[in-house]
Amino acid sequence: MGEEVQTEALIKEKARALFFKKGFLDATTQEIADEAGVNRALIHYYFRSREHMLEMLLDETLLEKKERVRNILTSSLPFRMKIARFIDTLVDYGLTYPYLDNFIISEMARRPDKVKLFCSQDKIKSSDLIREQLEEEIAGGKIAPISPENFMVNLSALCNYPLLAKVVLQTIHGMTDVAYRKFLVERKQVIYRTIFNEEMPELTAINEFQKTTRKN
Amino acid sequence: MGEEVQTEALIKEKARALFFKKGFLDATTQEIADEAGVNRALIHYYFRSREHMLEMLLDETLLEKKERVRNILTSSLPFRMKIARFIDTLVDYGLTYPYLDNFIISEMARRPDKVKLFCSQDKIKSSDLIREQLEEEIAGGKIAPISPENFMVNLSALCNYPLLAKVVLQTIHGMTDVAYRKFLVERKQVIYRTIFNEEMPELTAINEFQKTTRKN
DNA sequence: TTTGCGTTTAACAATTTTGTTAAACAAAAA
DNA sequence: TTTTTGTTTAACAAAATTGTTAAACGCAAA
Repeated sequence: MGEEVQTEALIKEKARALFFKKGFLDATTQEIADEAGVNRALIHYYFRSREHMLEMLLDETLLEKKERVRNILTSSLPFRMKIARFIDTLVDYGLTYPYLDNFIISEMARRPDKVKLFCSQDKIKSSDLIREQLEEEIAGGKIAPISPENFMVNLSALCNYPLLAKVVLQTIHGMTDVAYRKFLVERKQVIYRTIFNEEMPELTAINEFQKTTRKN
Repeated sequence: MGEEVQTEALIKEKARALFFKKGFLDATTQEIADEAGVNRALIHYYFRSREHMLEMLLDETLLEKKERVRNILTSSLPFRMKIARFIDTLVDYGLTYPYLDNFIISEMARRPDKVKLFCSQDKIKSSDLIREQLEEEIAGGKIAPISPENFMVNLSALCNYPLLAKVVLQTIHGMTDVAYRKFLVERKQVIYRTIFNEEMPELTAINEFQKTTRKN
């Protein structure tokens, strides 16, 4: 017996890195095989076809990301802490896979039929998950009136756009990869301030809060 | 003699539509030819190669967009009117070419070498064009402190993201193309409110202002 | 040892896509 | 009319890419 699980996992990992980390949106099966140091036919042995493999990768990765977001938005945290967490998670996720959204978007444009399949999986829109809390904030005069849809689009835009436009922004401002990472991390607070016009609470404080309320 | 100019322009126009409007990011030369109703070899006759054609299209379109943005940011308008114009223009441009940024981003990821060429064309960063006015606003306490870079990234993100994520957002919220256009147009005001926490001035008012000041 | 099973490979076939070329064509100039 | 110039086409060649298959390989059980 060879090393089935390891090789299959290795190929997946390398393909993910190629697509989502390095941004080779249209890497060929040969390039994936090279990256994993295996024969090209193995791609077909494990994943049947290139198409099939892509679907698998997208499915898995999207599901994981959605899970994370969902967990945050359905948590019992107060609104502003929830959003702070959301920003933190989304930006960090982007730092791990700088080209993920890029890839998804290109792929979706390529296969509009598949989009419905992917999107229909989540029954509840994330905008619905914050509707009530957002309405409270607005009613309390703590934030200017805005629809949940626009609020979520704003939030996603501010978090995701700098990653989508990574190459362009990085070149314009002459930033190295390290400098760009720093820029993104510091932007977390900028985003929070843009949305709420106040300083973002420390994440450690949020964690503490969560521990305390869980005890009670 | 045939009809050189018309055919060449036709091919360009159809290619632009295919890439930037319909979102066929990797349309083949055959598909472009079909769209324009001409023989595939004509693409090579006029544009030498597919690569060369893409470079040409990107070059032209990017230049035009940059020109528009530059004109707004270097105008003599007061800061907030300037930004209102910026938002209006960027969103409208996006409505004309919903997949333009998408295409640029994919293409840039594909050819990181070309990026420098495109970006180096504009000697002045747009963030530098608003630096002084932004500092005034901040000094006057009219807006929370923020770097020009982050301000511009925020602005671009809020304007461009909904177009980049068009397919996804449209599917999630079950919107037709018409409904999505409406959503985007209405978002202009949402974006302005998100940035400045006040209502956006009417564009007609801005035009009036510009006329008046020009007279003096 | 040899048999069996899952894994891996090399070689092949089919398809798609790009780029080239020579010839047909249309209209203006000689 | 004939020539010339520029435009358009069809047919061909070359390259890249995907998917298939049969054989080799390695390890564990018989």
